[in-house]
Formats: sequence, structure tokens, C-alpha cells
Amino acid sequence: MGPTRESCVDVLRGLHAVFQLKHVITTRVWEERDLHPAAVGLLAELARRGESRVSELAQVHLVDPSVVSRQVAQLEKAGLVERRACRSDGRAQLITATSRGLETLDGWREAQVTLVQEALADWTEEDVHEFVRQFGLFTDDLRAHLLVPEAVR
Amino acid sequence: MGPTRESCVDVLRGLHAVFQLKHVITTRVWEERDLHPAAVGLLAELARRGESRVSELAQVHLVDPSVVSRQVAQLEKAGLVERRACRSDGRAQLITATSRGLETLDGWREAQVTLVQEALADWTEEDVHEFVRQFGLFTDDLRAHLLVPEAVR
DNA sequence: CGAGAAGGTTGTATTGGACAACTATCTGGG
DNA sequence: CCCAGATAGTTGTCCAATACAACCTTCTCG
Repeated sequence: MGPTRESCVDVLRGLHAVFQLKHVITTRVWEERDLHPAAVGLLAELARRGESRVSELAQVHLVDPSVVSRQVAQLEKAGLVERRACRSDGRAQLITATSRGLETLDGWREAQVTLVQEALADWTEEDVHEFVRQFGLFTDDLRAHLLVPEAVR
Repeated sequence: MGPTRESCVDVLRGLHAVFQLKHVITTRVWEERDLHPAAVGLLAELARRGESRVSELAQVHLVDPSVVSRQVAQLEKAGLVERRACRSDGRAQLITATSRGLETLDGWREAQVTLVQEALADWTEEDVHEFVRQFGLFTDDLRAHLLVPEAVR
């Protein structure tokens, strides 16, 4: 019948801590890289999925389409993504990361990864691997529960 | 010599996912409770630490003192915290959560905890406990690395 | 072919946060 | 004892990120 409420409070505390720390990492890296943090997530998603629509990005990103629209506009102006009309649907825009965009993303990732790697210097590869595994299970369950109910309700 | 960069990328991906999900949880709960999300973190910190200074809260919270100052002002207006002058230091303010503040916090927590508890219905108490433990180690290491260097540098 | 649905964009408001300037208080060396 | 610099907090100003609503365009289906 699942964990106790006490444990869940602990989980929430952990979430809160991660939230803060992610914010700090983002800000720290932002200071030395000329790319807006929110746009990074978008760029990363494009790198992972390849050419995508605005609406798809919004859905995956769990944000309003208008947000993605503006971010894409910004990234396009910076030359980090390109858009082209979708052949099969004249309403849709297909967005791709440019090679310059991918390079910029790599730079960001490098900086972030370095921070994390240094912070986890005491961990073994196995520790981290196991942690990531469990972390993944956790986020999957959470996501499934948070998103499905909306449709079912 | 610590984990590989690949593992660290996985960690970052996990962080990003948590970031989004926390955001969704917060928004969802916010819709049904009349308390600003950021203020909740503050209130929770006050409940955990007891009477605290603005500067302490800012430090723990990893934000600028001005942010805490405004949040406290808001919470005070809502009757959820009280401030009193510090005896030993005339510059400082001591902030405490009122009983009404604690109740409100509980309400929030209930709603959040319920979400998490439902999401983790398949987990055993031990699973969650172990997860929280490792999660704590992770955030501690990350926090230590992110904050100490500032002073040392 | 026309009505309604769906994809995107733009206008507007809100939240959360940073930084800088300012006031009030404290503290330590002359 | 007193003044200079440090420290606590507040307030003014700015910006990023997001949501929601109104709108235009294009699609789809009866």
C-alpha cells in the first residue's frame, strides 16, 4: 500500500533541495555562457529528438506553446535553430538545431557536467549508476501519475 | 576519481526531469491552496528551524536577502509569520511561523504528500527510505561543492 | 464547401529572482 | 569615546519565465 506519509515528506524535501540546486547550477553556468537557461532545455530536447514541432516541444517540456514559440524565436535570432514549414501540414513549423546550436549546447553541458562531476568526486561509477537508475524510476512514476490523471479525470 | 562524464549527463537529465515535475506539482497544488509557492518553502524552513533571521533564511534558501525580505512581508500581511526585533542585535529581525502559518503549511503538505504517495504506490517503505537516503547524500555533496568554492576561490 | 478543430504567434499579467542604493545598527582600532 | 568600516534588512528597478486569452491561418470532415 505504498510508503508512509513521513517518507513522502522526506521525498518532497529532497525535491525542494534539488530544485534549489538545479537553480544554482543553472545560474552559475549562465554567468559564463551566453545562452538563456530555459532555451538550453529546448535545445537539448531538439538535439535528442531531432526535428520537432513547436507543439511537441511544448508537450514534452510541460509548458505552454507560447513559451516555446518565444524561445524558438530567440534561438532563431541567435542562429542556434532553424525553422521550416512542414510539407504535410501548412500550420506547423519544424524546428531543428543548427550545428552552431549543437556546439553551444555542448559547451553548456560541459560546464554543467564538470560541476556535477566535481561534486560527485567521492562516488564510484556504480553508486552513480544505481542512483540514476532509481532516480529514473522515481521520475517515471511521478510523471505517469501527474500527467495521466488529467486525461482520465 | 569519481564517475564518468556520461553518468553525470544522466544525473543532469534526472535533475531536469525533477525540476519540471516539481514545477507541475507546485502549480497543481497552488491551484487549490491560497499560498504562494515560494512562500511555502520559506514557511517550511521556519517550521523546521524555528525562529530565524532573514539572512539565515536567505542563505539556506540560496537566494538574495531582498527576496526573503519581500516574502516575509507578504507572509506577515497574511498573518502566517511574525517578526520581532532581536535583543542582542538591533539590526536583525527574528521571524517565526504563527500557528496559523503552520496549519496552512500542513494543508499544503497534505496536498503535495498525497500526490507523491499516490505516485509511489508501487514502492515499498524500504525502497523509498533508501532512495531518500541516497538522494540526501547526493544533494549534500552537490550543495557542499556549489557553495564552498565561493568562499575558497 | 463550410464549420469547427488545431498549430502558432502576440499581447498582457504575474511570479520569482538579482543587483544596487540606502538606512540603521554594530564593532573594533585609535 | 568615537568614528570608519562591516553587516542586516528594505526598497527601487530590471529581467526571465511562464500562463492565459485573443487572434490568424490552415486543416479536416460531414
